[in-house]
Amino acid sequence: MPAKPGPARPDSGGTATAERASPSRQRLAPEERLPLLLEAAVAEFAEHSYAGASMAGVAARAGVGKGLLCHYFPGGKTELFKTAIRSCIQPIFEEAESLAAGFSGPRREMLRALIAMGYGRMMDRKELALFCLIFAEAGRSPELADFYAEEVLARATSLLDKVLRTGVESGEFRADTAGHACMAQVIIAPTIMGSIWRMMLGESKAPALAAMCEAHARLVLQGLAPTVTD
Amino acid sequence: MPAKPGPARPDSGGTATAERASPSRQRLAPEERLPLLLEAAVAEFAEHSYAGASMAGVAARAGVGKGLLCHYFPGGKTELFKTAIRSCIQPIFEEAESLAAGFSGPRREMLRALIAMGYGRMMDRKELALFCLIFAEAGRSPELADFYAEEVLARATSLLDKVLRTGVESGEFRADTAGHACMAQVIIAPTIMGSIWRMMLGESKAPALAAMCEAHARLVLQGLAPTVTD
Amino acid sequence: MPAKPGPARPDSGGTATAERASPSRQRLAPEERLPLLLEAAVAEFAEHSYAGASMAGVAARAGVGKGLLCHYFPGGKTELFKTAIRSCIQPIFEEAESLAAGFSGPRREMLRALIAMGYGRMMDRKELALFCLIFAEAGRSPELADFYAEEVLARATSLLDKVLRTGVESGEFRADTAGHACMAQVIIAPTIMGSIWRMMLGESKAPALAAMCEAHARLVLQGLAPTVTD
Amino acid sequence: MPAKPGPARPDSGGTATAERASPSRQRLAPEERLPLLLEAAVAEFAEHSYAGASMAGVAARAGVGKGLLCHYFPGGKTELFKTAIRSCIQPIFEEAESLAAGFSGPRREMLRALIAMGYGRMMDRKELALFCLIFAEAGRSPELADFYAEEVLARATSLLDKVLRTGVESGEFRADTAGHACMAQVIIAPTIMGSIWRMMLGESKAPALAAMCEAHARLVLQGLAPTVTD
DNA sequence: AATGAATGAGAATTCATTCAT
DNA sequence: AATGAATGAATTCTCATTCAT
Repeated sequence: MPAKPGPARPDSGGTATAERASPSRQRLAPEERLPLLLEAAVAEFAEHSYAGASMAGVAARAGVGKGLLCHYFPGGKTELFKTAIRSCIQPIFEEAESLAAGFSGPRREMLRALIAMGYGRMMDRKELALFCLIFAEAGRSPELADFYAEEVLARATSLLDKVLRTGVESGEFRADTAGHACMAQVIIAPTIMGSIWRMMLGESKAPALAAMCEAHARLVLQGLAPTVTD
Repeated sequence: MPAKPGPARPDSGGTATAERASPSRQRLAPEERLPLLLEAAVAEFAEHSYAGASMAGVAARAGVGKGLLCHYFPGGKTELFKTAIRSCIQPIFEEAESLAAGFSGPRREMLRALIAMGYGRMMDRKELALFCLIFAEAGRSPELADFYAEEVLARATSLLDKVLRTGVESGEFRADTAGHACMAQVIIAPTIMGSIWRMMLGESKAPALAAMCEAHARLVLQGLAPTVTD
Repeated sequence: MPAKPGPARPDSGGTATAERASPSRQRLAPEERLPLLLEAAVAEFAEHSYAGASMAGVAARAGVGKGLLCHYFPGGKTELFKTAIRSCIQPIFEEAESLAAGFSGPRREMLRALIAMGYGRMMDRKELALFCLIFAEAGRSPELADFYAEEVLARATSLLDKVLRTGVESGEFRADTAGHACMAQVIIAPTIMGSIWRMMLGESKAPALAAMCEAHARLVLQGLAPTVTD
Repeated sequence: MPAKPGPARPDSGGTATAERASPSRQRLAPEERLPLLLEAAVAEFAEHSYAGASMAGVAARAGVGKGLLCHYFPGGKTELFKTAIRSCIQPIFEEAESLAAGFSGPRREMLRALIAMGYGRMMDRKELALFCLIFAEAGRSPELADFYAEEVLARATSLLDKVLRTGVESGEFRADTAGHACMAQVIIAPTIMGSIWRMMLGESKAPALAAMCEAHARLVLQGLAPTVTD
């Protein structure tokens, strides 16, 4: 059975087009246009969730026609969503990894700095919202789940694991820390939940950022510290 | 001899008209029907997220006509969603609160038991998925956000705060524990994240439940324990 | 990645519907509605070809909403097209086969009657047009090609082959007729081409029906007749 | 690190701006470009039918930009279609007419040769497909219908009529042949149907070419032959 | 209480065409 | 001569909801 929908009637009349004024037709190089489209997509998805977001809404935010969006993302909404998510998450890890790479002081302080950075990053509601969307959508998209597992969770855990390992070696952290397989996941979990709560409940109702950061750092550092009797 | 003569034609074997004896038209009392509808709704929302779920899908799962669903939930999809979520979350808290009420041993053990209960609850993917949906939807529904803030987060933290307070009083936990406003939130965060990861990534790729529970309990109990020098 | 498009925004407002008057909402039993839909589809496809036809056009012709069409043909345009085609072709064969079954005279006359019936059937431009659409679409739809091969071509040739065979047996037709594998196809071809021309060119420009029928019958009967020297 | 940074980005390896040295931008003279465009159009139309074919598809097949196609065919898809069809049909008639012009033997043999030529021509699926498209589209394009009536059907019939007339004069064909207005149409019809079946059903399922040709020639030559009693 | 035929707004996507470069 | 970014109308299809039965 023929597939392509095909819009126009074959021959009849044929006027359909002509004299359409171009209201704002701004021609941009793809390198310039792409970030604008992604920014619009982030805002739209953040506001309406995945299924509720509309391509038309994204296009309108970006000030372009719907067609252009399809031109840039032939994979449709799906592809747009993935690309938008990637574009949000990338910079967070770049910051965290460069912080870790450039840090030379004691591991206690490094861990404290990484935790603080996590809470300090929770500023932009839009990016936060998009980040949280992964949780709702990954269950339906194996591809997204894989992306999260590999590009987010594994990346964060491996960063943290290295800190823990070197801290144990230097005697700053308890020797049995390394024996717990999911310690890194437990340690970052409150940061992520903090993001989620902040996004869900807004600044006024969510647990205060500074207080969470303080309690989090305290619990973790005390929990990892070697005891005298140890 | 069209292949599919009409739309779903479940049974209409009968003659031209008359005798509308509908074999599957099962008349149920509202008290019996309601739970069936909610169960179907939970499954549908879990599978398709809020916006992607369809009323027809829920009705089909429940084995009823669309009309009946609208009859039971005149507020439409929105109302159905809220009711379904409430029906999922209720039992979790009932269990946690009854556990807390009946516990008489040391606070350390009670905290450990509560943490373990949290991980033990993460069994049903469907309920888990619905639980995670709140994160994605609350941003758009103030009512849902309020529900979460009051019926979930506040309820959980107040439960935990009581444990911490009495533990400090009994000398089991560090004296400065109570000074940290968000300690309870930090403590439950890994449990919730554990649910989320499990839901997102599935049993095979998510951090192992037992390992997380073990690391979590260890970190928390050590982090709260009074030090010799304290 | 989530699949369902999902239309509405989750919670906001929620007025969307209500007070929509029903202008003409006529409830019909599927057995009554279906033929109306098919008739409309035949007309639309005949006028616009497959790709050019629109579901909205069919719905409008039938005086129903677009939704109902999708309700009856969940397979979409594809399914509608196939069903419409079947509904057009069925009666032609029923007529031909009942004519053949009830005919008891000499095979010459039976053959002449069948040819005449073919030309006599070419009355309805719409059905004719739909019939011709198979030619254009079968190349892209193996399923349609199979349908044509089995339900149309094979059925017609087997009908004709039987006439030829019995005619040879009775001595009315040349003994070597049966030796030509595609004689039946060659014999019906002008009838089909006649339909095509009539559909393409209209009554005024197409070869005259009566003349074609006359020339066709003459050529075939003379071509099959045993010669004296045979 | 988006997977697909922008839309097709053929080569733009260069720096931000400047140096628009396009490697593939091949400048061709119109006489050279035109046949390439038409060949691409034939392939695209053959594969997707009229309404289903896309200008972008044609441009891509030809390896040019969409703009150039519009430049060559300002009349749009309609014009492109007509031109492509003409370019396909032209050579067939040139061959048939030159065959007829150069033939000097008996009319029987000439007729047999013309029939054989028709079947011999049915080799290229693409051209065949385009040829069959006329049937589907002519109903909607009076211009196309006129083209077919005059440039195809009339041309073929007049060629054949001449053969029949001279054959009657030479005594090779029955005297009453000329009295039948549509004899020529009836005679060529099986050839055209053979093309259509071949195109629709493919080589494997369509009636065998050689068998049809043989049966066709036999029926026609016997049908036209004067009988002893004539 | 229960059904499902019917609706129509709105979603994604495609496409011929224009025009700045 | 040639390109491809940009447009926006048109198309298919979905879906929450209503209401006659």
